[in-house]
Amino acid sequence: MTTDRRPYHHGDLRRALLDAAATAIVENGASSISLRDIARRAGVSHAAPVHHFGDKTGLLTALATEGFELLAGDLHAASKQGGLVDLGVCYVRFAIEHRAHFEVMFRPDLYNTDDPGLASAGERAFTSLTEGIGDLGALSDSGASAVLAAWSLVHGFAALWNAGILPTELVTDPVDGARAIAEILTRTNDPAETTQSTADPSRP
Amino acid sequence: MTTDRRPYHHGDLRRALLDAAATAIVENGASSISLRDIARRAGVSHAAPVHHFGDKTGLLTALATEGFELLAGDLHAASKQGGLVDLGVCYVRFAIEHRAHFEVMFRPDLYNTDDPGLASAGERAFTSLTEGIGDLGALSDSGASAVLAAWSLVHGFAALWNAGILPTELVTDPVDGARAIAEILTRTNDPAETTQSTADPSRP
DNA sequence: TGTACATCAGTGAACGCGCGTTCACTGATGTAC
DNA sequence: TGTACATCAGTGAACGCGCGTTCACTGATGTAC
Repeated sequence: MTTDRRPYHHGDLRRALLDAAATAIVENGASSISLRDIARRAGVSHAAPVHHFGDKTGLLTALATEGFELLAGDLHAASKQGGLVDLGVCYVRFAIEHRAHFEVMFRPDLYNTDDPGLASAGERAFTSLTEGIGDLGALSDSGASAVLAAWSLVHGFAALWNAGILPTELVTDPVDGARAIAEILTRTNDPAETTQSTADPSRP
Repeated sequence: MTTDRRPYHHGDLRRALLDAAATAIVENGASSISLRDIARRAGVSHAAPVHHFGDKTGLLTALATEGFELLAGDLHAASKQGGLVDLGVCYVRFAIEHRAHFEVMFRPDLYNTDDPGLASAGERAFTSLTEGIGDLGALSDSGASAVLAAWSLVHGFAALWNAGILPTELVTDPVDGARAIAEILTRTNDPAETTQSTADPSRP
């Protein structure tokens, strides 16, 4: 009989709160979340989150940190396995699949920039991105501008897509769209890299 | 003596409220504004904004509409006077100079998408952008992808810059940065368009 | 194996605050005659 | 030029609400002996 009762201790409330926060952010936007709502979603008293994150900023800092870690890992893997186009597609895919993380990561006014864990995760993600572009570097231009162009391209696409701005005349499938624009950018600089991508030979 | 007293009627409170909102958004972000704070900034009672905008969504809808109108005008002018690079620089310049408008415009969850004035202003801006890219079209690719690439590029750059994400190793002056990446994109497809821009002959 | 105790995780009542919205109002402006 | 009246713009008091934060607490877990 006592078995089915919700235990006093949650088990992994920290994880559950982060997940609940991500869901809430996808539904209502990052800046309209409240700790009370997140606690409610996790089925826990409204004061419980304080125990794990201190305050709302703490929670968002944790979420952003997790996001940068995930992104760093994904980008690193993509740069090992594919070409520059695949790296760009990976960035966009991350933004779509981890929409809440992505939103928070790029709104530094929402979290604590001084947090050491966050800073190092952020640097790791940045390094994965720049090294990936550099190593695969089909871009003829000088380093900084090439990184800037590639990053801006995929970031802008992801932001516009997630905001729901892009009309269907321009894109239907975001991954196809991302691939198309990444190919335009790489084609500019190295025709050899262009037509086929390393990863997906099934494409027309 | 009576001359120096603040008049009961403001004169152009609607304008003043929009300006106050823009300032508040630049300071605190678009989603943490409150009508009461905006009224306070405009030096007016907290119930006054209701008279002009109905509610917070109404005010943000008005701000977004104004933003789309301004952007449409700027882009149209730029596409008449300069090349594709100048069009991109114009977009970025708009985002920086009208930071609050830009932020709101691309967060459709904040305003009323059904508003007819907003919709038509949005379409005008979109048309200015796509026609500009099409007319100047140095991009060899099929229409949709070219528009998508150009838009994503400048939008991503603007978003990253405004969020304060870009490290100084990558960019110092945003207009220079925008010009550099726009040139990378155009160089890909039409070498003739590339090196010199129509507008600024003083560049090295 | 058993007991005592420290530590940790989560509770629920209480607080004060700023917010959006409503309301009857008042001051100013413009227009008809 | 003067008066009456309708309309408009802004006021300020009042309401109820959800929020973040604090607090003394209690239930569960782990460890020392």
